[in-house]
Amino acid sequence: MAARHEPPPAQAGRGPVRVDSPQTSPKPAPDGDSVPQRLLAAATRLFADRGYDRTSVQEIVEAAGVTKGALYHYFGSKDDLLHEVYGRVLRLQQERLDALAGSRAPVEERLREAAADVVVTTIENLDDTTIFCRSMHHLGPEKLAQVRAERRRYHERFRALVEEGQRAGVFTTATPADLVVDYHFGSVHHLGAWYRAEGRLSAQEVAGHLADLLMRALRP
Amino acid sequence: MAARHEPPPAQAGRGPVRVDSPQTSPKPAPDGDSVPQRLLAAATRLFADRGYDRTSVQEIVEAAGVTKGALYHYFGSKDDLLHEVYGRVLRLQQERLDALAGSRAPVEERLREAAADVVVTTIENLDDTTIFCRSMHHLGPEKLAQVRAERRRYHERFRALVEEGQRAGVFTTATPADLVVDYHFGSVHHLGAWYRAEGRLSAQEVAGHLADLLMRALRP
Amino acid sequence: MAARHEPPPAQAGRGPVRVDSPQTSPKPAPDGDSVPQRLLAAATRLFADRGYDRTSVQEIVEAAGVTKGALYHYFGSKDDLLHEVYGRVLRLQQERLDALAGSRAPVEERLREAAADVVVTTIENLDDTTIFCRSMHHLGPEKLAQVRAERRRYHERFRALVEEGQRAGVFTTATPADLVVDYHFGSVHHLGAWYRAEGRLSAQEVAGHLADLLMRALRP
Amino acid sequence: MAARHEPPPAQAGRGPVRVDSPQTSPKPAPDGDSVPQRLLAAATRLFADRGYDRTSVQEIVEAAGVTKGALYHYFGSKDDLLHEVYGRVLRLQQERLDALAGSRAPVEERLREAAADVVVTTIENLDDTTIFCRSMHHLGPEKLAQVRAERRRYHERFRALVEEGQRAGVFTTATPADLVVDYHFGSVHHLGAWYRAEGRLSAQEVAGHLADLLMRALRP
DNA sequence: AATGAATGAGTTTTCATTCAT
DNA sequence: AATGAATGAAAACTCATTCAT
Repeated sequence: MAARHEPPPAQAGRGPVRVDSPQTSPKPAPDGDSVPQRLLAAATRLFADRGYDRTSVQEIVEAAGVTKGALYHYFGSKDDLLHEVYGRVLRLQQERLDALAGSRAPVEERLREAAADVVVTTIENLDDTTIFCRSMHHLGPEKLAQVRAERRRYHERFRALVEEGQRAGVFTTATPADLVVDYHFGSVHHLGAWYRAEGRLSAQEVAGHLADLLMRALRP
Repeated sequence: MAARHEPPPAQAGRGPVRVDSPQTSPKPAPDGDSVPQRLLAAATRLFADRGYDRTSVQEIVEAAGVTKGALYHYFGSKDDLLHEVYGRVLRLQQERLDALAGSRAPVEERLREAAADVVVTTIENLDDTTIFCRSMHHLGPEKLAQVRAERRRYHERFRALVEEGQRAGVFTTATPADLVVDYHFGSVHHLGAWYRAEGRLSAQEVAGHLADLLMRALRP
Repeated sequence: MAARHEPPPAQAGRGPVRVDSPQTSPKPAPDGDSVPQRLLAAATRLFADRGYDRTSVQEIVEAAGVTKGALYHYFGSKDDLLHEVYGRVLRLQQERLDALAGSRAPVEERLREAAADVVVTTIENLDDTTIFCRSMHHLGPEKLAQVRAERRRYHERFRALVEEGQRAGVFTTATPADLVVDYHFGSVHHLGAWYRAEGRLSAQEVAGHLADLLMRALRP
Repeated sequence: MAARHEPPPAQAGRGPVRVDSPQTSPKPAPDGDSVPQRLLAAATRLFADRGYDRTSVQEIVEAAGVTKGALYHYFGSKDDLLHEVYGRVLRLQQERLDALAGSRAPVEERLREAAADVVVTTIENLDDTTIFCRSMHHLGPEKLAQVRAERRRYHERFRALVEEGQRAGVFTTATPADLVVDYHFGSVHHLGAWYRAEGRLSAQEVAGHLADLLMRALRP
């Protein structure tokens, strides 16, 4: 069973996510967010911390300050919560990639920007993407298929950029384009394993370096 | 609680792994392997399939053809099994890196070989490394610290190679060496997400491509 | 807790049941029946299908096309719904028995007609009577006592017929009258277990056979 | 999943059931019966009392003086417990019917004995048969199919007796044999609704009366 | 060296009911 | 007359681990 009363999909923009306009929120709630928002936020934090299986529904509802009944009023299952987390970040990244890839700039600039941007948004949503890598296989079969399909669409858009540059002669054809894409996304997915906000490098600096590495690897 | 009768640590060498010399095996067992070996093999397969938390010790012992008592005779806990899986692949890769990095070849050759070799051994032990990425955080604090320390040691050895090349002027210094290492290992850890033995490319071909990408990215 | 706005008790008559006179219906509703009627019909179908405990009030309100609030507006509890189902069929059968038993025909004709008629009305309301047998014990104590009292009244009216025939010498006295009644009603309650509308025999044919069996068993 | 460590099937005889010889019982247990026996007895009593759905496994294990883990060690599910209850009484009644129907007595004697015997064994196992009628539909589809098949086999054996008598001319053919069987078993299933051990009639007396009713109903 | 019965705390999920609107 | 968010208690079932043998 799917989520029953899904909150309207987040108009994911640059800054902090706002799921609902405050004045229409049915019940403003202790700390300003709606119940499904609080649940989603709590779940995201906890899933990233301890992993999906190690997080109990009890812990989620306690962190969100509601009861289990409330959770199951909005989400059909624990699984749904995970799917929602994925959905949010996948939609965000797909939109940004579509915007960047479709610009009129030369292909090497478009790829460089896309490669850097995915690093920045990954770091800005590090919890979500960490969950993504570690817990994707916990989704039930249909949801998993759906997520994989969206993920594939994203990869293919990216690969199309690489191939465009290869045909244009600005990128080497020594390495197949799909391998290049997997190479880059490998390091993106790996960010959660080592990147720390309080570390030496800002998100933009890391993004710049990783994009540089990719672009140099693609020089003919 | 630690394992009580840990099996002798694997003498991981270059060729096919030999966990145990046949004549010391405590009980030849129905299908040729010792009981702890069968348990470890079953656990590895199942952990990679369904994840650590989704695998019950009941399933492990059934797959190994023994009973729970036998498992707890050889391993102190389910946790110990996971730790053992890690230990095997970590020791293997550390040894191989040490051997390659210590050779007399020029640094760019040594790095290239190391970068390719870790891809090959990762693919050859894809179950173990998949488990590694997904389930490392399930280890208890001390074991986790130990694994992380071994992991760090490995990374640092690799980084030292990059830095050596940078000092020698054969690699660019545009990107900090540790970022380079994380970039490469990101894609190594990501292999489990897409590499299929029955796919288009052999392990060696993939390794060659990924090493090429790295070497090109490091050109000054 | 009792129903708050119980719908007017069904004026169960001879022909097709009319629960409500159309002009007083509070709200004609999407498909012609009043809300409490639709709820009762949905509950009857579902209770007969899956049993009382396996039917959630959520399912009932969905089947009736209303919301939970509406159900609790008309019925004090889920229990009340069950009680209402019983009430309807009990009132119906009692009225018909009273009419038949009070006629001026010879006693053996009256008993035969009553025995056949209860079979026909049971088959015509098979859902309700199935629920009756399977779920009666789910009622709370007071409602259960009430239902049992009505049931007993029905049985006693039937038994009186048997005894009248025994006194008149047209029925054997070899078997106590109450046992005879239980024998017959056993098979009536059992109808739900095997009778199928699409089967070989019509309700009237089954009724005729079962009444014949009873009358033959009572021959002196 | 089926019962995992089913106790040896009861050698159901006349008197109190003994599932296991006491001296081989792995752990004699507080009150002399093995754990699975105590669980089955507790479940039977409770299911008959409150119905299957209204009985929680918590109540069963408390009544049996064990923990939930123990229950699930022996039975795969709550469903299995119900199935086991059915199995016991079905096997018992089938065996007795086979024995009686196969004797060399005239058919009217054999049917009379069988009709009376099923009443006696039903009363002697009134809890089990009450559960049977009320809770059969709670079984999962495969188990339900199995129970129905066994039930059908029983009915058909009984029907064959009626048909034999009809062919021999000792029973009337006015009523189809399968209706006769349903008529009789209706009252047998109904016994739980009114028979009380402390009442006026003994099991044998009731059995005699009900068998008489059947035989009289079958006189040509 | 190995068994398997038993534990007990834990899991996710369901549901009748209430209540402010 | 009717909504639907929220509650809180209870449900069935799982599982790593222990221990007498």
